[in-house]
Amino acid sequence: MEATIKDVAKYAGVGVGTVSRVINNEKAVGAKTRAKVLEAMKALNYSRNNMAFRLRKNETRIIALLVPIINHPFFAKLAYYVEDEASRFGYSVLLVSSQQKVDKETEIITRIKHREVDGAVFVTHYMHESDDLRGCPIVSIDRTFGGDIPYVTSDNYDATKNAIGYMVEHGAKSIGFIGSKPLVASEVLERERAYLDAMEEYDMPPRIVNEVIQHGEETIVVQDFIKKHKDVDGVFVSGYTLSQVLYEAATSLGKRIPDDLQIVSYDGIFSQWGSSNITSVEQPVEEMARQVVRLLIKKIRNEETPARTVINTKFVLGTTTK
Amino acid sequence: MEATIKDVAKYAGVGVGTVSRVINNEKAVGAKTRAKVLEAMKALNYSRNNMAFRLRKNETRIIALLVPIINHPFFAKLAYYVEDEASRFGYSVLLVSSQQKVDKETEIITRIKHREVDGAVFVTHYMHESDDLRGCPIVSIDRTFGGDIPYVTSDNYDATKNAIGYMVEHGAKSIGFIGSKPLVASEVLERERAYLDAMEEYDMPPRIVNEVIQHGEETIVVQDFIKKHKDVDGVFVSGYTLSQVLYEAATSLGKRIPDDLQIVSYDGIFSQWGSSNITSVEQPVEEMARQVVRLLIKKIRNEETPARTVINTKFVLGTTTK
DNA sequence: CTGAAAGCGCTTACAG
DNA sequence: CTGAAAGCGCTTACAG
Repeated sequence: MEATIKDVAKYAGVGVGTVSRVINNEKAVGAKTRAKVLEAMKALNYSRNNMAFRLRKNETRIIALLVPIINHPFFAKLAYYVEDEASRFGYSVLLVSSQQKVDKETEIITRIKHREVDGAVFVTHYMHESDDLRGCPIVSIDRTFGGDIPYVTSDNYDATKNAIGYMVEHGAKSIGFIGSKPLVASEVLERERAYLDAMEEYDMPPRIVNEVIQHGEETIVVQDFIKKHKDVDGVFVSGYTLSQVLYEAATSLGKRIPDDLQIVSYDGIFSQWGSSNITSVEQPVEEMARQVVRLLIKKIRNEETPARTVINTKFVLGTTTK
Repeated sequence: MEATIKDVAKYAGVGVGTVSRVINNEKAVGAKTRAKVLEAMKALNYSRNNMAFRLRKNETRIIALLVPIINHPFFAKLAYYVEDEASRFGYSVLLVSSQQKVDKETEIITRIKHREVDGAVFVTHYMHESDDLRGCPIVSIDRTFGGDIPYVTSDNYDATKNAIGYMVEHGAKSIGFIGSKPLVASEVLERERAYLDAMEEYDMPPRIVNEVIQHGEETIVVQDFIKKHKDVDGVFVSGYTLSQVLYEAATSLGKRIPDDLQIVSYDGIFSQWGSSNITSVEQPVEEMARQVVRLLIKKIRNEETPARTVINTKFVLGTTTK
């Protein structure tokens, strides 16, 4: 049906090699021959079959983006910039939402081995380290996989300390920490560590909930926390969703924010409409995305890559701190 | 480097055809032979090169999803379900944000012709109809492309009328319409038509703004509208963003909602905080996504598809109506 | 049940 | 500058 390079060659009365050369714009083709070929291509409405091209080149020019769920502001934003950066390098992005299923996460590795994609950006919360990962062109966000997988992360420790310092300067006497414990080794753990260190420095007793919080139980957990620790007048929340929950729960329990309770959240970027913005440690999603793509492409090309890339956050004042 | 089917054949002492047969789980292979081959595959850590496989089969098993911008709740949700549905049929999803650039939109057509993807889901706001589209496996959302491109849409006309009826029943005496005019033929235009028809039926004078609203000018346009039409006590807004803007603008101009002004929005699904939810006509994104994927796969397989698929919306009460 | 061969649509040394 | 040929890694009639 579709015209192939052979058809074009025949039509133009030249060899297929020659056709290939003009398709790829190689200089070493005579002007007359080139013209004939171009005319044939037009006449036959030829367009190159890139499946064959890719096979020959042994590269798919596709990278996979693995996120827990695309339908979440952070990951959607990440996806946006990943795609933008990738396309600058001539790569396309295959989107995979793991939907919190481990097998969807590990599936990507298979797809790399099967040469369906050249590499992958990993945002995984479930998968374990695995030998299968070795040698795979993968770059991760926030997580270290032990092996030779580079990752980019934000300055979790410093940013957390800084945020807590801010609340202290603005009158907080007892500061709590609310987070959902990651299931796997992750830089996110640094937030807890920073909190505990800060409590020691300020000589405050830690009030912390950092267990694995099931989806749907956020409100219960947070309410319990508030009721249990009546002295708390400042909370550092590790994560966007929980900070929303805390805000709601505290308000409904009669706390005035920020007068009775200050809140700082890691990732608060998504308040769209000016209403009440949570003071937050903002991860520069765009920069993280671009970095991660550039690292991945280096990996694919077998170039050197730093094992760990840290991107600085910004502290953004909202209405939940004094 | 990587083991090929040839290596496996040699290792197992059989022909490549036989290896291919066991890879593809064909029955017509002797038990002993099969065992030998499987052993060889394991020993060599073989995994099939799907670039070659796809070329042979002449299908990529990839569909492209083209959205104006992935970093938007509606499209992110769409992407989520598109990916989910596609994967049920063994297809992967290539993500493309057009970023409001026409050439990124038309680029997809090239990619189909170049056999990089088997087909595409189109959510386009800019591209023109084009002969290049003919015969391409494409399914569109909300837009008709004239030719043989099927599309899915929601019941724009009925839902709009219904929403206006609701406001009238609840005391609205003068109803306005705010929307940004689509640049291209789109079912979205039905909302305006429904509004105008309704105004005629209720014998109300139309108060309407339906021009092309530039990004960034929403607030100005909306404020002008409010100031100009002081009698308006109900507004139907065609689109999520504008309804937020209207809410903010009206509030800041001293209107009480819903007492002084009722608002109904097409697409209001994204109010996260429970605080003030806009009454809205909710598009069942999940169903639209699944339908669009199923239609596309039929198209790819050259099966019959209906030209137009309409999905019913739900009217969801929020706090912006009486 | 199994192997040898042709072919999917390209690219790329190799000669000339 | 150009053509004939080999090859990328598979699948699939075709014989046997």
